[in-house]
Amino acid sequence: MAEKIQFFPLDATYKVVDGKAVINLYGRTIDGSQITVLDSNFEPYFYVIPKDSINISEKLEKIRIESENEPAFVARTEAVIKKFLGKEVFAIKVYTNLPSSVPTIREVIKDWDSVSLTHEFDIPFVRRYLIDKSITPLVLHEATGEFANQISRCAVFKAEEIAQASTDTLHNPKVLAFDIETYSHFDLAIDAEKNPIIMLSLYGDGLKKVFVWKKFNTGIDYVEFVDSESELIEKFKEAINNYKPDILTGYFSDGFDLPYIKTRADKHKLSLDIGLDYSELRVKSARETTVAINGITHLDIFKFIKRIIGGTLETYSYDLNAVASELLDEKKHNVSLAELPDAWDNRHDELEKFCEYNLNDSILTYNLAVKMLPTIIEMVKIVGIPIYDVNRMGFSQLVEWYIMKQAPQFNEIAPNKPHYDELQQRRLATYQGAFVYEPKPGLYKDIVVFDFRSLYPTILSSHNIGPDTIDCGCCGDAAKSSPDESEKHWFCGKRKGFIPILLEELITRRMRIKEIIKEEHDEKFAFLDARQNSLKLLANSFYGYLGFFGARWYSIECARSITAWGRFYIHKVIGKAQKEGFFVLYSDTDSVFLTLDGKSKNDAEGFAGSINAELPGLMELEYEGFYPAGIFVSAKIGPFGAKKKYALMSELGTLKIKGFETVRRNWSLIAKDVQEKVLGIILREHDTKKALEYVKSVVEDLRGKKIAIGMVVIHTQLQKDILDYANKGPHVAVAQRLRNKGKSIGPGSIIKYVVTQGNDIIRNRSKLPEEVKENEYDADYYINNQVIPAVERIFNVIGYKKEDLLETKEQTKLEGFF
DNA sequence: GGCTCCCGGGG
DNA sequence: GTGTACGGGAGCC
Repeated sequence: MAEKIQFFPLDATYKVVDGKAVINLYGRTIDGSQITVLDSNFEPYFYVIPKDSINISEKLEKIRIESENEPAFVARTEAVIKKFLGKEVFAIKVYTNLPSSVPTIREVIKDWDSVSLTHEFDIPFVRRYLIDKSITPLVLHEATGEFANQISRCAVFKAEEIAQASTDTLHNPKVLAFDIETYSHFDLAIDAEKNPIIMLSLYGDGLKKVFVWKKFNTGIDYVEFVDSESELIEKFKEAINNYKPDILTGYFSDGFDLPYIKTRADKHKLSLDIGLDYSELRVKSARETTVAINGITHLDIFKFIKRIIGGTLETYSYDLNAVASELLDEKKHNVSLAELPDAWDNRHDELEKFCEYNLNDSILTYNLAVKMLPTIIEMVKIVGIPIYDVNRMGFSQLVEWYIMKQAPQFNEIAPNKPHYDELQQRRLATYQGAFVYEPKPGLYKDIVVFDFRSLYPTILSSHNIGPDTIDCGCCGDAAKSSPDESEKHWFCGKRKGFIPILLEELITRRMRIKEIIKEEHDEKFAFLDARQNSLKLLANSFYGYLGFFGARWYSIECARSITAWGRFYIHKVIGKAQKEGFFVLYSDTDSVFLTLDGKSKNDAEGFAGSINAELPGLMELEYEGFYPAGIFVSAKIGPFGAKKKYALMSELGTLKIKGFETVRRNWSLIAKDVQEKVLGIILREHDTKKALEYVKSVVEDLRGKKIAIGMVVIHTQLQKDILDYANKGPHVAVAQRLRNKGKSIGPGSIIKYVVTQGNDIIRNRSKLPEEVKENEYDADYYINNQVIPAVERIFNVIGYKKEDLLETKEQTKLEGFF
């Protein structure tokens, strides 16, 4: 008797059982328990396009490749008519015995004389399954079949059929956040081989816990003492098993916490078999380490925030404190982790505050995950890929998989990824980007900002730009050609391309949602807003995708045409603004900054209306805002302002700062400090004299050796062994001397050094901070290579040159020099 | 000017 | 695992 269950799939893997691939869908049932749904009704396949449309099915069906493991063979073939970039093609769908046979067999036949092309041979089996079966993760599905007896941490259901049951979505998955503290000396590399985990915190709905394996007096009830590191790891496993999270989340847990726990578990010969199928946590080390658990979605919330919403944040840095401050208005506890090893060894009464700190990090991580979840969930639903993968994808991949998911509806075969030679060629291809009207550096009043709503997406859609519509056979080059003489391309005027169709769907879906949001401000707001934001992020990435060298649907001609149209429209706005008597201050890509010059805000809004009356399709110029004052920062050299470097002050007095570079740890404190203070003085107080005097005073203090040594120390990490360096930079030379002194210096050590006076190259003048007396540092180096570069661009804006910053206070600036 | 190296996040 | 990984700045040669 067949049974039915309803469940929300979260993630999937596949396993080979008796020579056949079985999909394991992990999820949560409608009544809230974890479940694994098995589906063995899906076969691996890929496409072969034979030369001259000759049917080579018989020959293909005979392929059988023996190996030590299972043989690879063709199970069957099917002749199909598909489309490739809009054109019909005859193809053979080749089904294989196993997923792993697909690349094996493709490798054999790709060079056959009778084979023209092979396609879709590199699509992970699980993704192929989700696409072909139209299964969208997190959406309610109904499975028909029966429960199976199988070793597992949850019920296992063997499905004969799976279909979407409704549009219900798992909006509140069970989230568990965790964080570890390790024993580690701050001057040495983090070393999982050597140093134990000393505490581990967990935070979730109804769970609040810190495990620690040294005892101290405390009244905190969430602290639980254990006897050893291995017991701590056991407790971690047990807690996960009891809590049964859908999502296990950490901050940089792909790169730190989970690999660390894995290394320590290996040391203690403990298995981390926390998968729902008792499988071990899997650490995959490529360029970027990732960690996966079968049945539990590992969410590294840092990665998502940095990759997907980073661009919309103000913060320079993505450390937990900065990100939590901006997104949650919460902070990390202010404790000095450098003191943790000593507290651990000698001062147990101080461990309590570190436990609180440890728990707080889990709380922040949990709150960030919950805050991001609506966006993540919407992205998952739009793209059709599980949370785990969406978490680790960049924009181009999100776009690509969104197109991949939709391609079957258009009967399109996906183009292959470019291979090495092609990739090299594509990397070399350049094209003209956006138009930038460079601002004259300086301070301005009464600034009005307009921008095109989603400029590139609306151009792509309004002009029907895509790899299947470009230079079509049916239209001449007159109707829809690019406005730029250098780009002689046209786009079909009769048939809508499938990429414009897909993009238009995203744009119109977003517009509908924005309309709904305007009307009803209820509890649905958060997820509707997340949804429109996800749609926007994805839509905005299509243009970049077409020009991205790794893309399957790469078309640099399309990308070029889009920017050409972009330049055309922005020029139109600038020209018209000038004609109507506005002063055009600055323009970049899709925005125009005007100053009122006696005109009113109303005049400005009327201006936008007249532009909009002439725009095609979905295109629209929007009024972005009014700013009583603003400052534009200059480029390093030359009379014009730097692109994308400015600060505006709103009517409320808040600052909007764009384009100032991140200051990194291999800068001295004095450089970071001066940059921050100068920005503060100029942007908040608009007092350029004061800023100049401030820098001069710092320069003078450096010359007079009044700046403490601590402020001029530069930190650089050794990446490999000293002997392996071909080029010995300053930090390598210092590391060598440290080693000669008998210190244990290796990859990961942070080398601190101070550049001292002299005429030699820098590395020969770099010394340990403790070797240097207060007056020995090279003031000129710190002035010219640290402090000045940090603020030079800011001062160029307001008419000061590097030399002005270097002038001593006694010298006076030449009046009327310009 | 080209090549090499380091940054990020985590402790 | 039917995939794959970045981009910018500084110092040396």
